[in-house]
This record gives sequence, structure tokens and C-alpha cells, in this order.
Amino acid sequence: MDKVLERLLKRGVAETIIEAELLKLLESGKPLRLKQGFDPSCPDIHLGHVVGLRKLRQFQDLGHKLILIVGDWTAQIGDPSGQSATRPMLTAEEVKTNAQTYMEQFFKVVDKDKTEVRWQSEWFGKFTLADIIRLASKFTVAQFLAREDFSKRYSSGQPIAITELLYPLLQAYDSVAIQSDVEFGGTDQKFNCLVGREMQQMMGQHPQQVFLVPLLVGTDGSRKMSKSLGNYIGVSEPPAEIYGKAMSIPDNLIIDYLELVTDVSDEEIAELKCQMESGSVNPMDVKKRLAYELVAQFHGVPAAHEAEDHFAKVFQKGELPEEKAVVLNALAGAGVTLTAELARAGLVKSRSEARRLLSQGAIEIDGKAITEDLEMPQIGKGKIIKVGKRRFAST
RNA sequence: GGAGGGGUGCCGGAGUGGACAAUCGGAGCAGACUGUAAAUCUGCCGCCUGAAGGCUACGUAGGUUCGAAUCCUACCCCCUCCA
Repeated sequence: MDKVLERLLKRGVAETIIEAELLKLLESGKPLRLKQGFDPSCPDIHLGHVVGLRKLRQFQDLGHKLILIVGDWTAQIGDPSGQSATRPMLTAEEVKTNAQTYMEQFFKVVDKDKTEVRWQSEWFGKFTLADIIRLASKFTVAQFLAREDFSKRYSSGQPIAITELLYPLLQAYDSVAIQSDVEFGGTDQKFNCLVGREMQQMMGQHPQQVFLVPLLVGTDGSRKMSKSLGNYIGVSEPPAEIYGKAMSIPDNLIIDYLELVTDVSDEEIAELKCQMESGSVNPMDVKKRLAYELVAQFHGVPAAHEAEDHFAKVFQKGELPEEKAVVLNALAGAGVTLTAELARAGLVKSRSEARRLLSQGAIEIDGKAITEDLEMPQIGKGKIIKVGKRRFAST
């Protein structure tokens, strides 16, 4: 196997089905049709998605073509791999704006010129009940119960909606509709992708290969990265935010992140790992490298330098940040207190929260903790206010 | 169609007439310690108020009561088992 292919098929890959066939396809030189789905109910892309998207990019760089499917029909069902069976139906308008947001972020990683966007409604819009029955008739309940998620819920008495059984069928049919050669997804997509293979075979197509990437663990260090768990790093977050969040991940995740979402070479990663284990390097420094790489990837090198400096200054040396986005109104009338102003500016959820933070010594003005709620005119202009660990405002 | 169980705060889950803004656990937030790591310890964890206090909350709507998450009535929703 040549070096490029080896890297493509080995690094940051959980499983390929069937590897030998995929390799043969890649070596044949034929441009492949890569399939990636997009759920329009959740338009924001985070690092967890990036793992797969980077792989797609690597395939594209070898001349293959991505077919991005907007799942405007499956979105109405809700992917059973989460627990939430029911999802609000989206209006056509919402789907459209979500798709736009998604693609803005998507093409930060993926090559737009080698991507074709298709909507499920192109084919499902014409579907009839007869079509659905025909699809469903090819599968059995036993097959679906083989899927871990379903079997678990079934045996523990959790509900499984009929529509959830439909989900894999629809996703599988997408593969038929676009004549997919390789479907991409996280390991939680394995079942759906395999149904796709079967469906294609039934329809007289060559079954697609399946390329599964590992699920990235979120910043909390325990659960998979997801927006709803709040343990994610979004690709369109501001540089300082990405840098800061990266710095807050547990040490044991550093290597995984480097491997899955950066271009740092295997050799270097191995070395860093070795150094961390032997204690010859502070894991924090490796983490800074990671944070830097991430910002550079999504915002460019200059932004990465800036974020690095900012972090070192503000958090390591304890200096105050120069300027911050949130500006409080220092000229508010007498009687307008800091807590009220913080709540108004959206830095805290409520005045109660602000007061709580205050009493815990979590609010600082120019680096000095305060415990009393001051009125804005008392604070004056040009001060830096720090709330908790990472919220800043200025007057 | 029949029988039974249940809907409580972000989640899980106690509570079965007053002491309940609601035990406890998890998540989250903050402080100490640090490397904005982990672990640990401490505090907070509906909203308004400096506080006393008030307001809104235990599926929905009514009712009983001095007083209801707790009792009654109706309605909505969910789950399990049998057919």
C-alpha cells in the first residue's frame, strides 16, 4: 500500500467495510462517489464532525467527488442513535437556512469544488406508499433488532417508534439514489450504512464501501462530543474560544485530538506521546500545540498566534485582556448596578446568578475581586470586568 | 379489547395534606489547589429583592381545604403485560 493510501485508510479510522475492496477501488483510479449526509435540524459543525470531514477532504484531494445529501426527510424522523425519538418538524424555510449555515462551516474543511449537493426531497418527494412498502418489505424486525441501539432499548422496555425503523431505510435508499461508492460516518452509523449496502444490492447496484471514523470524545472527557451535551468545540467559534476550550480538555484526550483533527504527523504525535509519558514535557505545552493547530485550521495562522498570545497573557500571566466584545454601559444612570448591567448585557443568565457569582468572589474589576454590587457610575469607564473564569467585559 | 403503572426542576429520581422552591445523585457554575488538565475539598445551583419578604413552579383545567406536588373531578400524554 502506498504511503498516501495507508495514511488515508489507517490514521483516525475506526473501521472500513470492506477494506480490501475499498483499496482496490482507490487503486483503480476511478473517481469515486462519496456519500455524506447532513441533518438539517442541527446545522452547527463541531470537531466531532470534523474527524469525518477531514477524511472526506483527503479523498477529494485524490480526485474523488463528494455527494452531500441534505436530509430534509430523515430530519423529520430523528436519528435513533441519539435517544430523542421525536423532533420538531422543520419548515422548508428553516431547513434552507440551516443548510446554508451548515455549508458555510462545512466548506471550511471540505473542498467545495468537488462537492455536489443533493436534497432527499429530490427522490423522496416523489415517493408513494407503494415505494415505502417495497423498501420495508426487504427487511425484517430481527435484522433491526440486531442493531445495538434498538436491541438495548427493546430489552429495557424503552419505546422505539416505527418511524425510527424507517430512518435506516431512508438513509439506505439515499445510497441507491446517488449511486454511492463509499459512505462516510461515525461508528454509530455502521448499521445504517450496512443497510445501504444491502439495499443497493437489492436494487442491482454494487454495494458501497463503508468508511467509519471514531466518535470524538467531548471537552468533558467522557461523553461523545455533541452540541446538546455542551461539550463541543464548534468550527465557527471565535479563535480565542476554540483555543480556550481546547486548553480545557483533559490530558488523556490530547493525543486523540491531535490524531483525529490535526495534520500533525504520526511521527511527531508518537514522539509527543512518548515525551508526555516519560514526563519530559508538560502536557500543557502539548495542549497548547493542539489548540494552536485547531485555531490555525479554522481561522488561519495569524489568528492562531493571536489566540496563543492572548491565552498566555490573560490566563497564564494573569494580565487583563485589552479589548473585549462585551461593553457595559458605564454611563448608565445612578442606581443601575453592575449585576443588573451584566444581566442586561447577557453575560449572566439573571441578576440572581450575577449576585451569586458576586458573593462567591467570582467577579473582578481590573483584577481585583469585589463582593459588593457597585453602581455603574462608581465603576467608571475603561475598566475590565471579569466574570468567572472566562467571561470578560469592559466599561 | 382487557389489566396494571406513571407524568416532579437540565437529566435521573425522592416526596403522597402544612416544617416543600421541593431529600438525594448526576450535569452545570463558582472558589481553593493547579497547567483555564485531572483528582480533591468547599459553596452555589427558579425569578425579583441588600435582606425580611414576594412571585412563579411538581402534565392541563377545575374543585375540596385555613393550607395541595400531595385529596377529588375531568381532560391530555406516556409506559408495561395479556389478547
